[in-house]
Amino acid sequence: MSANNNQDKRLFLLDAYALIYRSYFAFIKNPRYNSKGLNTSAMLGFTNTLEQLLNKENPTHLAVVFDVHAPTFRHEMYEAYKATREEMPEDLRKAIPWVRKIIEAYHIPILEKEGFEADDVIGTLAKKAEKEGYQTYMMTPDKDYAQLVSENIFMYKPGRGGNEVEIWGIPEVQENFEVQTPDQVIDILALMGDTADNIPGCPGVGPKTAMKLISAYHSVDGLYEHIDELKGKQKENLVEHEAQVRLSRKLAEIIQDVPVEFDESKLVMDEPNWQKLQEIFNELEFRSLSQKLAPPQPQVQQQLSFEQGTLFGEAQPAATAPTRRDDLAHIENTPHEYYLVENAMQRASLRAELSVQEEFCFDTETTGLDTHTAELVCLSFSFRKGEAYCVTLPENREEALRVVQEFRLVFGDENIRKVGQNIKYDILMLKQYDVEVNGTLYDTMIAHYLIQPELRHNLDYLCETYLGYQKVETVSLLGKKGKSQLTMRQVPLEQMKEYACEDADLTLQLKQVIDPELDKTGVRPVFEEIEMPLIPVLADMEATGVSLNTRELDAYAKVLREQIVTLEQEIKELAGEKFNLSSPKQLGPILFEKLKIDTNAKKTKTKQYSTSEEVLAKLVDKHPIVGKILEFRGLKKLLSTYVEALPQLVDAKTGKIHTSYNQAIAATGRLSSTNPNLQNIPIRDENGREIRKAFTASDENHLFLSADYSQIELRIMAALSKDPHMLEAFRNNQDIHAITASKIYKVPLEEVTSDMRRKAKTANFGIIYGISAFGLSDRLNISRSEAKELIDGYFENFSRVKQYMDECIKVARDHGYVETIKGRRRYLNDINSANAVVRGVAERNAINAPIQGSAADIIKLAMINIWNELRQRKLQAKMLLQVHDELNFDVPKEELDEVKQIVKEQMEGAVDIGLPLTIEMNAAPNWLEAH
DNA sequence: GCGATGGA
DNA sequence: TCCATCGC
Repeated sequence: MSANNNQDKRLFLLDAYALIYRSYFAFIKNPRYNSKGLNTSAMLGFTNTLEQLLNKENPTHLAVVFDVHAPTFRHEMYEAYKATREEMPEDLRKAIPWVRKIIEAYHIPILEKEGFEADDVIGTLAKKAEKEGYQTYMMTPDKDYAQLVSENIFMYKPGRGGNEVEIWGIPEVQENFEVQTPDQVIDILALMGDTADNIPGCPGVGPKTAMKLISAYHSVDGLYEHIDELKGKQKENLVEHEAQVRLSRKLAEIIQDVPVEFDESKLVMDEPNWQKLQEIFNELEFRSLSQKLAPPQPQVQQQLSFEQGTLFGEAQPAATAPTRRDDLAHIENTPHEYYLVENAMQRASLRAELSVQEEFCFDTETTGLDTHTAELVCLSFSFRKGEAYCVTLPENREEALRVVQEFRLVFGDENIRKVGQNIKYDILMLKQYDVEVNGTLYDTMIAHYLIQPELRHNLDYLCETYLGYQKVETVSLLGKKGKSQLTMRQVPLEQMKEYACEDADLTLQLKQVIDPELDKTGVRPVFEEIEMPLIPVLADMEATGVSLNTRELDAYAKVLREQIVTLEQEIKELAGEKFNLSSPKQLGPILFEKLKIDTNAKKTKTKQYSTSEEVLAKLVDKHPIVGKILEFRGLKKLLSTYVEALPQLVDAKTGKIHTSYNQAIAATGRLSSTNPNLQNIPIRDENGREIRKAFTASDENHLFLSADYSQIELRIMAALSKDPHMLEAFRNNQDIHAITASKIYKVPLEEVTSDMRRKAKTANFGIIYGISAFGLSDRLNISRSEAKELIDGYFENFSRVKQYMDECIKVARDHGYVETIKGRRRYLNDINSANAVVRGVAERNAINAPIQGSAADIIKLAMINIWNELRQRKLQAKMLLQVHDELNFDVPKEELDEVKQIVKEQMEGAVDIGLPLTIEMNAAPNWLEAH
């Protein structure tokens, strides 16, 4: 719907704060940031709304109205007014001056009046304009404005989530509020109240009742004149709260006599300051809006012929209507040439083209997400913008294999760079079809991970922010997640082609846009020297998999189950009742209310009793049940997460466990492991060790070789801070935790007790993991003052460490980011936050990120070098697992000496940080004995 | 401190 | 969705 436009006096009044709030929260799940870490959601949303208005409605007069932050007459009337409204988020507050700058650049007048709110100003102006013969459109999502609507005054509600704009005239107000005249909206609001504005209304009266009462009695006054006609609770409530209702009516009424002047000459639409706008958009990095400012180019519309439901059966049950943002380009309004490649001849000509490219982008569509069980459905390729090819594959595996094999040469060509989004997945899929991918790799997901580690890196998001383009949504093809979701096989061919080709085309386009950012952010060396060469290494590790002794685990499961049952009985006896002791919700009241183990028990955010390990560990002496619960929990976790789960993840084809490494999750640069997570296999307690034992070498002719860096993070901290005491300790290969204890507690090394060492060790780790004094006291079960003394003692003795930490924070404040030794960046947007807690987190990250991130850089380099060396020497040994500072291998016995030498050399020599990096290494039949 | 997983 | 627990 478009506003009536046979008028030359069409005034639009925008409620600035309401629109800004709405814009900000519209992006709350997927906030936009520019590279400086500024949250630009509000600016982007507001500008888009404004652009749509200008393009669609062509206003003759226009103004934006702001509230002034001073107590208004409503506060004087009712002090709680708007008190429940949460304080404005910091990001949003920072956005306001930007929005003002944008409005000024558009040459749109800003109106505000101290002591009055935007709705009062807008109401007054609308009425004045009406007298001058204007049609006024009040642009706001706030329904309170309905009371102002008249013949010539309309509400203009911006569209939400792809919906059309709604324009409310008198009929719409009558319909939505079930009133006869718009001013009765005030009476409705007076009765039902408004939580956002903290207008109290009458308790027990919601929208439905309010509408019913007003339609019967026409107004609040009318209602109270006939109050005796009502009865029961409703009447009681209304009588009791009459004063409150009448006050509410005053609060809800928008006043129309604000002392503002209606000067139409100042509100006339003007041409924007294009240059200024361009500057602002550049700074905010609004790429698609910037493009719109460029001189308009004729859009070539390409008509696509979809032949849905003809060749491929009926329509698609899962298909969902697309929800599009209308400020973005998409497949239907963007020229493109996407081709199906279905027969041998077409494939041959595609191969010929691919073979002469310097680089091409490819993507695979499959029947699932697990590379070990999924099948390829098609391959798509792109090497020119807007052009892509989709090679369809037969359902029969043998036939499909033959077709995929045809592309073996181009994929294997060392001289062709391969571009992809999460390319490790595609490499693993092709591996299942005996195709190796060689040549330089370029993964757009990882590129973006290095440019903006904290944000999301999925293709949809990247296309929207960098290309101003909205991809075809996966749900519109396959339907929602769940049972009824289709696989790519069931999607009609033409649709699949459009989707698959779009992926390849856009990934290639994305590469062109994102690539310069690698230089701007200085992460190109990490990208080219670490992350890209690591991809084939990880793919190889994932494909190799690790052997698991399932028989041993099954036997252990039985033992565990028996222990658990016994414990469960004992606990229930002690508690005196049956309950589900895996449920903290049920356990809490039993411990703290029935057994009264602790009279002032800690509670969680959601008002439940906290029954966490650390809480219970402190109460272990109070009641025998506590220890048993802890033991029960530990065993149960072990059983469900590992002993029972792992054997089920053994791959039927290979008989091994294949984890999957994610290279673009952890903001510090570490890898993460899923499906299963092999980076958290128990080690510390006795029970857990059985599980490590089940990870074995591939057979009796092989050994499980485990190598881990000793104290790599503390060594890095010593190197980065150049603290003389630390450096000395490491150069002399001394026990760093004991040395730390001896310094902090001012005792000779020989007199350090195990408790002192333990505390010093925790302090060391505290620094590495960036925990606060609060966290340290919690972890060591000591008071906060003792924790603070510990930390103070630490800094006194390792003053360069303290100095280094302060420097990290300063660097973060000055530049907005910190770096690892290899130039991997982490941005710390909150480093200047006014909120001390938020700022504290950022400060600890500023210290921790260079240390943890550098360790990640180092082990990744070692992995690449070892992998290359093993390959070059044509050794059979295989790298199996990475656990942050540890590498594990499956080594044929006869290769052991050679492999050990390679591993030691490459791990210790990965980089020179100015002090020795040492490793510990061991070979055994299984992981437990090797570690 | 982060990341992954299982259970209610 | 939250809570608890494993690893580094």
